[in-house]
Amino acid sequence: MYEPYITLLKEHHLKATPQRLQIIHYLHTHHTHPNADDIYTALRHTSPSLSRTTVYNALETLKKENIIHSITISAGETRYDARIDTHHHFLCTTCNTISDIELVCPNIKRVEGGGYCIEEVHGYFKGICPQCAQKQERKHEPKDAA
Amino acid sequence: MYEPYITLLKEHHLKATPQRLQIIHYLHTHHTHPNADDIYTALRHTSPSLSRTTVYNALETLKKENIIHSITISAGETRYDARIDTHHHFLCTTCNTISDIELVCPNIKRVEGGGYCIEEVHGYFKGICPQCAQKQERKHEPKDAA
DNA sequence: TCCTACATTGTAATCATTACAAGTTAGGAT
DNA sequence: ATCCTAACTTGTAATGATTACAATGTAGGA
Ligand SMILES: [Mn+2]
Ligand SMILES: [Mn+2]
Ligand SMILES: [Zn+2]
Ligand SMILES: [Zn+2]
Repeated sequence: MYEPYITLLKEHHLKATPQRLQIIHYLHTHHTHPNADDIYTALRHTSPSLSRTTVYNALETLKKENIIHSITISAGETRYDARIDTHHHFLCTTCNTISDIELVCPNIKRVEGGGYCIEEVHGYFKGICPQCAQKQERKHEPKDAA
Repeated sequence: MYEPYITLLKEHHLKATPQRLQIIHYLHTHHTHPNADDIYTALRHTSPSLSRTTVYNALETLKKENIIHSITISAGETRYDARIDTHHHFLCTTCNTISDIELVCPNIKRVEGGGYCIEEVHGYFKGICPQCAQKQERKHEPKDAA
């Protein structure tokens, strides 16, 4: 189950510790863009000896090796993403969920033309996600109530 | 000098205190996207009795009234902007400067088509700004040294 | 199996931000 | 011009995320 992650870590000259494997696996199976504490709290259930510091250390190491990415959208918390290809995000101000938006920024060349050397592209929207928008609509217009 | 800001604050039913006026004025004359402490440190020189808490309070109040915007780009710090129109940013990883990028996101309709209700659009690039890029080039290819 | 460089752990420190309570003031009312 | 009070400022203490550190444990090569 963890084989591909073990290979990945070894390619980067990192030890394949159970903690790191669990963290990578969590990110790959939960596309919720969790923060460090979300991961800590989730893994704690099956690994009670896990330390919060280990989660921070592992995330930092994986980020440095470009195995995962971190995203800064809500102030005061860093969230993590197993996807390392450039893509956009949507933060729902109602349910606090961050979802992926499949977009490619078409302006990169224009910015580079201005003399900027782009290393990372970040785009995100804030607003109300489809699920929350529907719920709100139902509240205000409960026509088709079953 | 502060008249327009006084008017602005009164329109929003806010008291035109010297602290708020200085903070607004600082943001309008320094397009560096400073954080709260930058502003505090700068204004302290002429207003030694200023409190850091006042800076945080004022920024929060102005943000709520949509008189200024806050941006979250570097983890762990909120930076502020007198511009409230939607525009993009560039964070230079060498000199830590955030500069404005004049771009309009052309993908908004596509995202809204997916059922999302967009309230804010944020776009930023990380990399090396033209000034820092030039300095680096000179280091490596010092052909035209005067 | 042994060894040790690399990792994990728990605790203490740090740093940005927020909460709070006491003192001050902007600006409307008189 | 003076009074009054809700709004504001201030200093300090609390909070919450993250980092530093020192002791202990272990992955994985020899
Ligand atoms: Mn993502
Ligand atoms: Mn700006
Ligand atoms: Zn939502
Ligand atoms: Zn620069």
